[in-house]
Formats: sequence, structure tokens, C-alpha cells
Amino acid sequence: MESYPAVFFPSSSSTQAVVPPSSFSSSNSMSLNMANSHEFQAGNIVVNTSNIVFESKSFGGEESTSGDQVKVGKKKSEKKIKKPKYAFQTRSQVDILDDGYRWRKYGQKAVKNNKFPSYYRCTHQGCHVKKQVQRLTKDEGVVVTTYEGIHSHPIEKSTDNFEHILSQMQIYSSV
DNA sequence: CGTGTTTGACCAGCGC
DNA sequence: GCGCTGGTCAAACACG
Repeated sequence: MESYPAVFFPSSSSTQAVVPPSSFSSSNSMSLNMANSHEFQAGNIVVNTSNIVFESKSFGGEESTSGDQVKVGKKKSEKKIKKPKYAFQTRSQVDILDDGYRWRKYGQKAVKNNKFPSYYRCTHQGCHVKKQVQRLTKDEGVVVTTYEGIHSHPIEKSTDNFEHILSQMQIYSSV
């Protein structure tokens, strides 16, 4: 995992951690710093970089794809290696942000605090990146997207729209 | 026909 | 130990 065309959030801890979308114990995660919040939009999507949360503690490297898809009940093949999580809020009419990757929906379940979070998984072979999309209960115009894992492959299609956002995000977040 | 979505069931973790 | 809750599976279905 060296350099991918779309490294969503450079792990240089320059961006702000914020209250996690669902249920992270946010107290001991990182020092909150809501100082600089940037907003930029492309089309009808507005990205708030102020609402990015990092939840990457111990990233024990790639999980060796050892015998996937066995049956129900096999949650984590490895021990308790937490994958890095990146969550951010976007103000958008659509839930699905076209980030250039191909996602397959694999679950949707009503939970307490959040209405109906959708669970997506990257369809690329060997890529186990997941993302969870949910709307804010307060402001349903805000979509909270939580990425889990890092893409092990280049982006699939040229999304000028989102790439533009990403590039700006990297610019802003690297200050 | 290939790909993605829907949806109910199942399972594990956690709190009480 | 039990029940609740969140997360995942997988078959059926829809669509281009």
C-alpha cells in the first residue's frame, strides 16, 4: 500500500476528528480540533472536511485473504485487527457518492440512532474495503459516509467530479 | 447474461 | 446466562 490514485484522507493527522457517526467512543480517539472547516462543492455535493473522523488504531497490515466466504458466523478471520476507518459528512441529495470505485450493497438494517444505514463493499477482486452510508437523523440532507479499509487497486473510472473534490480535500487537509 | 439491489435470517459482541 | 443490537450472508429479484 504505497500510493493509490485516490488516497482519501492522508493519514498525516492534519484533518480534524469529529464525533463518530454511530458508536465510536470518541473520547479517547484524537484531539478534536474544529478549527478550520472547509467546504467545497461540485455539482450538488458539498463536502465538509471538518467532519472527518479517523478511527485507525492498530492497522496490522493487509489481511491475508485466507479462505474467504466460508459461511455465516465467520466474522473476523484475524484476531482483533481494527481496520482504519474514515468518516466524513457530505451534504448531498444522493446517498451514493460516486468516488470512482464500484460498490455492491450487501446490507441495510435499521438501527437505533441512525435511520437506515446502508452497507457497501468494493466489488474489486481482492479488495475488501467497506463503506457505510447513513443519513443524519437531524439533518437528512447530510450524508455520513464511513470508509473502512484501504483500496488495494487503482480507481476504476475517471470521476472528474469526485476527483476534483478529493484533490481539494487533500489540499485543504494537508495544511 | 452479468451486475447490482433487496430483504429476511443468522451470528457474534456487549450490557445487564 | 439472556436478550438486545449491529453487522453480514445469501437467495431471490430487478435492471441494462
